[in-house]
Order: sequence, then C-alpha cells, then structure tokens
Amino acid sequence: MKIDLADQINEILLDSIKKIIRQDNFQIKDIPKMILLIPKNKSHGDLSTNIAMQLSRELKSKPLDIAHLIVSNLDIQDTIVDKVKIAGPGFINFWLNENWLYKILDEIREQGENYGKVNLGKGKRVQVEFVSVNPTGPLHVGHGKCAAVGDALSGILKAAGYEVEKEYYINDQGKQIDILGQSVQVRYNNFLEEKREFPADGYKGEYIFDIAKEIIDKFQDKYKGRDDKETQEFFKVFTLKKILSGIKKDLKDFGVEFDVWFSEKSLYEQNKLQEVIELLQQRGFLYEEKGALWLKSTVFGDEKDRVVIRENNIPTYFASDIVYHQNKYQRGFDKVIDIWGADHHGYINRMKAAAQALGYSEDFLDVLIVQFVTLIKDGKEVGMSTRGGEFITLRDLMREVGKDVARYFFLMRSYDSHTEFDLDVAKSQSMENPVYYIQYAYARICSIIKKAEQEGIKIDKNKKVNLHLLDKEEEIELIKKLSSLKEVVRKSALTWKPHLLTTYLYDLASSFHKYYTVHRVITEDKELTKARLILIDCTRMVLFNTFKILGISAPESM
RNA sequence: GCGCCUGUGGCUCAAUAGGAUAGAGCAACGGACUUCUAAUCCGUAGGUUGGGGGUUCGAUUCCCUCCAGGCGCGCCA
Repeated sequence: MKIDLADQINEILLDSIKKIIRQDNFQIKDIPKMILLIPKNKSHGDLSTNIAMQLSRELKSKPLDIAHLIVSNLDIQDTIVDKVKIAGPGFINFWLNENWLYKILDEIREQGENYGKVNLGKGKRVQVEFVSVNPTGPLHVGHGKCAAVGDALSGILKAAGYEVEKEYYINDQGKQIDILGQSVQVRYNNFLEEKREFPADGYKGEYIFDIAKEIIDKFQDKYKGRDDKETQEFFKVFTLKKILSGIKKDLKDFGVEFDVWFSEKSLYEQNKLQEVIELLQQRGFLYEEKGALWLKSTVFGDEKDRVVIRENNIPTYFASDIVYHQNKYQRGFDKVIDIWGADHHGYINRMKAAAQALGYSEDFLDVLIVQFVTLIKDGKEVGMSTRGGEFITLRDLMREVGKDVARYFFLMRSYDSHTEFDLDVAKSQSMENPVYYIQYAYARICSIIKKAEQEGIKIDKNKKVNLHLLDKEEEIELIKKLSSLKEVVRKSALTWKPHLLTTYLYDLASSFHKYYTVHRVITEDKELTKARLILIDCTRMVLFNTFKILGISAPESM
C-alpha cells in the first residue's frame, strides 16, 4: 500500500519540528495535531498547514518566525512536494508535483468500489440503534429523517472501517400497547354496531379503522361484545403484528435494512430486569422512597434521581431501557450510538447515568439527537402526533417525491438543525432538485461511456494511457475533488455528520458538469479520448461509492 | 424558572477540530444548445454571520450576557 500523500507531508513536517526543538532547546509538551487542509484559494497551494500558528502559543514566539524555522529545516528531497512557501500570518503552503494527481486516478482504478474507504475504526464494533418507534402507528416524516440519518451514519462508519450493527428496538409491551389493542377493539365493535366507549388516550388514526375492518374480514363477529383476557390479547397481538410489519415494509422500501429487531418483551420473558436491579443494588445506586425504587442518577450528573420501580410495583419505561442497555453492553460492542428524536433529549442524562451506574465507561454510550422536521403542505404546517392521528406518513412522502429525494433531503443539512420540508417545493421543483442534479452527472457519464463503446473505443487496463494529457483547469479541478473523498469520509465518520457527504456529492457533480460543458470527452484525438474516458470513469466510480454509502441510487440513464 | 438545539444575502442551507477574500442552490436580472442528455453551463446583483462584551496572531466557529424560535423538564411512553 502506498503512503498517503498527506502522511508523507506530515512526516517531513514532524521531522523539521523535532529538529528545531533539539537545536533551539525549545520546551514543548506535545506537538499539536497536524492539520493539513486544502486551501480554498488556489494561490495558497495544493495543501496547507497552520502548524506554525498552533505552535506559537507554546513556543512563545511569533508564528512567522516559527514558520521560517520550520521551512528552513524541511527536507523535501524525494518527496511529492515541489515548492514550499510561507504566507499570511504564518501558513505554510505546499505545491505538489503534478504527478500526484495522476496517481489518484491510478488509485481509484485500482481500488474500484473500495476507493473512499479508510481505516479509522480498525474493526471496532459499533452498534447504531435508530428509529425504534413505538409500534402504535405508521412511520411519519420525522421518523424518516431519523432513519435516513441512522442509515447513512452506519454506512459512513462502515466505510471508515468500523464493524457496524444496525438495530431497531421494539417497545412491544406496556401501557401504550394495551391502549392500542383497546383502540382497535372499540372500532371493531363499533363497526358491528356494538356500543363501546373509546379510551380517553386511545389512538385515533385512520389506520386503526383499517385494522378493525381487516379483523372483521378475517374473523367476522367472533370477538363481538367480548372482553375477556383472551380477546384483549388477540387485539393486542394482531394489531402489533400488523403495524410492525407495516413499519418493516416502509423502512425496507426506504432502503433501510436492520441487522437486529430487538423486542422489549423478550427482556421481560428472560427476567433480565431482576438481574439488573440486583446489580444496581449491589453497586449501591438504588434506594427506596415513598414506596418506589429510585436510581441515584444524580451521582452521574442527572438533574434528579429517577424512579425505576413504581409504588404499584410496575417497572417504569426507564427500567426497561436500563435493562436494554445492559444487554447491549453484554453483546460486546465497543461503542453504542442511540439516535433519538429531539423530544427525547431530556432523557440523555439519565440514560448515560444509568450506563455508568452499571459500571460502563462514560463514552460507551452516545446519544445523537435529530431535530424535528417541520413539514409544510399547501403552505401551512402539518402536525405530527401519532395519537392525534394527523400526520403525513413516510409512505406518503415516498409516494410523492420518491425514495432518493426523501433520503437526500433529510441528509443534505445537518441533522441538528430543525429543517423545513416543504412538500410542495420538493415536488414542484423536482426538476431543479439537487438529487437529480447529482444523479444526472452520473447518468451523463454512463451515457458517454456507452457511446465510446459503441464507437469501439476501449480502455485496455494493461496498456499505458498518458494521463498527463489531462492538463486543463477543469480536469485538474475534478481530479482534486476526486482525491478528497477519503478525507470527507474520515471527517464525517469522526464527527458523525452525514451531510458532509451530500455536500461533497453536490460539489463533485458540479465540477463534472462544468468540465462537461467546456470539454468534449470523445474527440478525434485517440490518446486524449482515452485519458478523458479514464477521468470520467473515475468520477463515475467516486459518485457511485458515495451514493452507496448514503443509500441513494445511481441511475445509468434519466 | 432550568436544560438541550437553532439564529449566516429576500428564501433554504454550507463553511473541512479556531484559519487566509464567509460559499452554494432557489428567487431576480443578462447570456450560452448544428455538440457525448440544456435535468447543464457562464455572468450581474445581494452580508455589520440576531445584539453586546470577552479569550488571541486570527472568531460564523470557543466563553459570558441579552434577544428570538423549537423542544424538553412525570412513579407517561
């Protein structure tokens, strides 16, 4: 494996700094992390570092002086670096030998679908748990955002060398499931002209009626007027199954496949609660007060202690979650990421406190909060309460704008900004949609390659093509974009920001469209044509790889 | 009252772990199809980064404070 060019520059910089420290007897604790960045402005070189400014504080000396010292000790013999210059307040800018650009193309061709992968995770096991919506109704638009973010983040972490497991936690027991069953049961009886009172906090959605109708179709009046244990259980189980299979189908059609569907009920069946209570008791983090059992979550920074077992002996929702996270830990993950909606952010502290009370390190569990989606339809906001029954489902959204548009829209901005999703705009502007813009770049490339094939132009993998012919400004620009994929993957895996990749996609597509407008790929010049075909094929590959990480499809024609 | 998130051109958002002249798209205006897909490209205009302080070589980014919006503060889930 070749040395990364950033690594190479890091190395010679480090050598130089070490030399200075020795020569001039500087005292220094640690050398700050070297940050090499690609300057926005071309006149600042191909790569740049601010290390001199970073060191200035520690060395108590002017950034410019340090920069000069570093540069004069820099050994650029036999490296990719052509020229070094100091600029501004103390930036050290590097100009690279142009060969490096063409080496990028070789690398892409060599690695194919693997280009863009980095080994940040080194095989560490990460669990990403997301969506995990109570199975009391269909998924709505807000859940779609969580699904898109969770799935994309998982893809990013995989590309960054982590071993990722995606999980959906099903709250398939408890009070809300009882109410759900009752809601359907009442509707069922009402359809059969049996008077029943609808539960005060019952689920009012249209889908409840549909399920009731379905039960009539299948079982006629078998359960009419009955209210024994068996009947209640029947409505609960039937409804739960129905809704859950709907959720699974929605997610699958949205392109999200989970590795594990984890049932809350199964934890109780295995009597895991008792185990966890005993463990917490042993560790001294439980106490009784007012007939209830409390967790001392304040010890770990929670605002107040929390009830685990109620006065009436029924465990709280929180208790289940503690048991569930205990289970996650026992499955041996190095890291657990929970993705929650913004309405649950007040829950983070107690959950992290619980994890620590169980004895896990503070950074074992991290919770990522996805801010709400405000959906605009016909110019006004649409409410999204499951219980109230008024919402736009993820299914509706997919029907209206398609899977790719929906996913991209959720991912194109940072998940922690509350985004407005104007349905009318997403539909009516679909021709100017960023998704189409990007996919169009891909389709264009495919179409050129197809045409070249028809004209009998073939790229022989073994035959040398003179890539130095790719010397136009737009070509250099495009290759540089291609080269930065790995950096983007690394960064987004480190910061858990999928939108860095959507931004990158747009950027890359833009570079390609510009190139396309100015230069023709297929020309009379055979050698040039071949070189350009390689360039666009590499672009195609990079687009493809990024699409794959984000779960967006790559159409060969549009 | 306390906590979390947000505030950037008219609108929707970026800004790479604090970096160089704050960038895109939409909307506006003016251009480019005899071409491998015009679902594209080029140009013009548009900014006191909510206000005020601070930290330093440098702040959209970090700290304090105020203002505005969203969301939470249960022996609900």
